[in-house]
Amino acid sequence: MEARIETIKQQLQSQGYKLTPQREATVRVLLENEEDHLSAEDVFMLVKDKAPEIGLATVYRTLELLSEMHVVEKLNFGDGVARYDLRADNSKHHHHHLICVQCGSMEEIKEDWLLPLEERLEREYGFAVADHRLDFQGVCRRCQEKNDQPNE
Amino acid sequence: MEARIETIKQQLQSQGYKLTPQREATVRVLLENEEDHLSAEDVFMLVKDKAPEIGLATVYRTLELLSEMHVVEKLNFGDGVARYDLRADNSKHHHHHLICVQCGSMEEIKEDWLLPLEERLEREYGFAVADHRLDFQGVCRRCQEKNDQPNE
DNA sequence: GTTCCTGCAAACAATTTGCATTGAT
DNA sequence: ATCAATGCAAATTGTTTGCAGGAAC
Repeated sequence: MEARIETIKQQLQSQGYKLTPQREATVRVLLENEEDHLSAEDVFMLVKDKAPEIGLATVYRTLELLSEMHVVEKLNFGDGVARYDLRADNSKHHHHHLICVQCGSMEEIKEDWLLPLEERLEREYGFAVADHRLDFQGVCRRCQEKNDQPNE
Repeated sequence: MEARIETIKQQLQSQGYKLTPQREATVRVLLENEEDHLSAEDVFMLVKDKAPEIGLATVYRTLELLSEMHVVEKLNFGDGVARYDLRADNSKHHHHHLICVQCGSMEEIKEDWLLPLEERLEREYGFAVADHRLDFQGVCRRCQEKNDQPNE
């Protein structure tokens, strides 16, 4: 973890930015919650534990900055809140989401199923893919089972 | 076009809703701009030409209603505005987007490349896919060519 | 005469911005 | 002393809601 912070610090410095205490606290929160998709507000509340005087605007500015540097990825699940994901070390963001329209749960698929498609895209459309995003809406297994029961 | 309006009218009526003049004007705007991804504000301005007294809230309510009835699809490209797309007749929304991070252009791919994946999803994850959404970020052909020129 | 639908204005939520202050080099 | 970064509050933007009036069965 310290190593990753160091990497990010250098990435920032190489662009003339500093890793201030507030920024570091924000990055730590993201590292500690790598599995989640935190909203700016979520991050803010978690950062506040470490650095109580931080302002929400700073969190937004930091997330924006990290997003521009491709340290985090800004996601959007259509619920009106932007969510932020730490990127796996300098690689593309290769996972997909299964969003259940019934219970709102979200499952992640870690494999990348799109490489063949991306190759085809470059070939047929001349489009150089940098990243992608694939979400499926539908009904998850649990809700399907619930639906099948002759309602209690 | 009249036929499609008639279909939508019946779809609404079957659920106890009416196709009011405002709603009809909204649907017409969507039909006339089927290729675009209009934001609520966009729709509002276009509808105003036909029905100047319509209120923005009504447009939102109509789009929300149509969205619930699966007449339109609410899309989200991560720019903070919801966009609305008329669904091709009662089918899934089978197209993907190529978003150029350099010039901001967006191209659409009409084919559906995901059917095999969706089958696999149902098999391996027990997830019943109702819809999906696939966007690629990258650099479009035009911008690539521009970049290759030894800058003028 | 209910009930649904509308327009308007106010409310709201997420995000951004202006600005005076602080902190590091 | 400069210049970036911060906290706070105010502003902005996209969207939703409350409510009184209108239209339709």
